[in-house]
Amino acid sequence: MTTASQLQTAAQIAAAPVCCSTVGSAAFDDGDAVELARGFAALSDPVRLHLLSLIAACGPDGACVCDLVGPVGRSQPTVSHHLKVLREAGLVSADKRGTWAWYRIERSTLERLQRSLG
Amino acid sequence: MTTASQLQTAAQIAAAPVCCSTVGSAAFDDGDAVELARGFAALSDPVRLHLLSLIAACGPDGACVCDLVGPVGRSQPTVSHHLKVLREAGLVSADKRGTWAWYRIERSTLERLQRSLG
DNA sequence: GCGATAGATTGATGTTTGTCGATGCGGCAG
DNA sequence: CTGCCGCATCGACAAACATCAATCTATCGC
Repeated sequence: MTTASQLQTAAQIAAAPVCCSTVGSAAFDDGDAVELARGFAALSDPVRLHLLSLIAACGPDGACVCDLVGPVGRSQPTVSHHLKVLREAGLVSADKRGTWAWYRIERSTLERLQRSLG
Repeated sequence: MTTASQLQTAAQIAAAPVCCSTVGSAAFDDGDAVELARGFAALSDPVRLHLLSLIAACGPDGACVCDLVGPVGRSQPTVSHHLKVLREAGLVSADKRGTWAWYRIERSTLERLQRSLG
């Protein structure tokens, strides 16, 4: 392939820079990109954002699943599925207390994604 | 549906809080959730993160498409498609100078997404 | 043990998404 | 005008995804 960088002459560089010549210097490697993309994919659904918001609104103690199904307006299996996605992305963590499952925000993962947008 | 909140007694509340009773108070409404989800969806692909990183690395002048196709290792139509997704999400903006198309980061959109993760 | 309940898993289905080859369009050089 | 080059669009296809009904597992109260 022929890049515009290779075509530019010294005169063109002086007059008007044609193309960025320092290509290929990404801020992170491919593995990091895949990892970050996985995190953002978990945030790419309105239902999951709603769930995160509800869980976060319940403070550090977290929220019980039975109180999440109603507000998001989806079936219980669908909510369970979305919570699993959030769990596997490391955005929330769950523990069972007796019959109920409690979810709470995993702050560090959220902050890592936040930092990557700088 | 019966929520655990409705089942808890005063004694249970005192001993161990069972469920978060303040349900339904999300930090943003459904419309915002859809909008944010759209933004994160644009960030949910490694190729697009790579493109953003490359464009950002070229400074405020932005990057020429011909210098992006090589580094990301995808066909030109595929890169064009991803750039369109980023454009429609407001994460980048494009302008054509002669034969070439130049893309640059749209900082404000990125910052809005960043703030929403707080 | 038994029935009821909370939540996860499975299976099926319609939709969305990533990818590429082929094609279209506009600008530049000769 | 003509041919080439950079980029966008189109058409097709496979993979991934969101959703729900049905089912399964584990826990609680009786």
